[in-house]
Amino acid sequence: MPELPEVETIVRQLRPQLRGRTVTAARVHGADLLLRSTPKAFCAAVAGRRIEELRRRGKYFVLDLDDGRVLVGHLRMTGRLYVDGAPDPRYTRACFDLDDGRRLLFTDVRKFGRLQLAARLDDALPPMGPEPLSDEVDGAWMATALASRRRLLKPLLLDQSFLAGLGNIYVDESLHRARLHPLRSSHRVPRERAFALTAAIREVLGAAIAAEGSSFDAFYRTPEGRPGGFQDEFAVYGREGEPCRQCGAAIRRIVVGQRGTHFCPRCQPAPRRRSSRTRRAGESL
DNA sequence: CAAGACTCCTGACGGC
DNA sequence: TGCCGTCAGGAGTCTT
Repeated sequence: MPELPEVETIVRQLRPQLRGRTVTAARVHGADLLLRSTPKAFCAAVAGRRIEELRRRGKYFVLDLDDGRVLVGHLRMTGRLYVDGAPDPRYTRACFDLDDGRRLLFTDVRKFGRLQLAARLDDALPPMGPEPLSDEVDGAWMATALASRRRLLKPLLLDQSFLAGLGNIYVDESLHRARLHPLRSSHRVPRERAFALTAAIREVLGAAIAAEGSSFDAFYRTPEGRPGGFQDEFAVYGREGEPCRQCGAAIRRIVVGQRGTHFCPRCQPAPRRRSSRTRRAGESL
């Protein structure tokens, strides 16, 4: 699924092809693709606009247009963005003709992806936490952020308003690397473990970007048509029953917040549950 | 505020 | 072989 490393890969590969190009015409297929616009208005507004820059925010890609507006998109599960290549007409959701004769295609098997044209980026994006690879996110930030909430680590790290860009795969991989159980409560993570988690997230994302993302099914491909390589480095994701590469214990899969969640029961010890006796005693004080 | 359920969608996969 | 039920999953929305 396109998470931060996949979107980063897409943006890096498409940037030199799109920067400076002018959209001569656009076509949109399907009523649900666009947010807050109609296909007619959207295509008219985009036509003639020059693409100044292509960048990423969380899992969103952002095209800065020469009139100051931004074209913002989310690939969700199965969306793909690429120039030319072989378009599958069954799944093409948007097509942008470029002034060099090529076409920017947005395809999506499951139709969850979305596009939006906005005057300002902040108008288009929901509330989003900081970028995990930015200087803002360091051990001290993480320690404070975890302590100030009472959330299970897994759903908290998936929450884009907490931290931008992590999805199911990279949360599981990061928690394993940090040796933190997905059901640990955020406010009970010791400070030094928050530092370890920050480092783990940066290492996992860095390695995944270096590998051009993860492809474990038929969906994600880079704009150049290649599968990513990080799935070969998965420590836990999709490895239920297989031995942990660190300790040999069988990887387990549970469901947390309707999400498949993978972890090593030995490297990531279960949080100590407060017994009912302890809880009663604590509450009576 | 936290957490769970539900929704969207369709290809892949397991079972019989 | 083929049919059918189930699953996966990001994020918005609604409910508890």
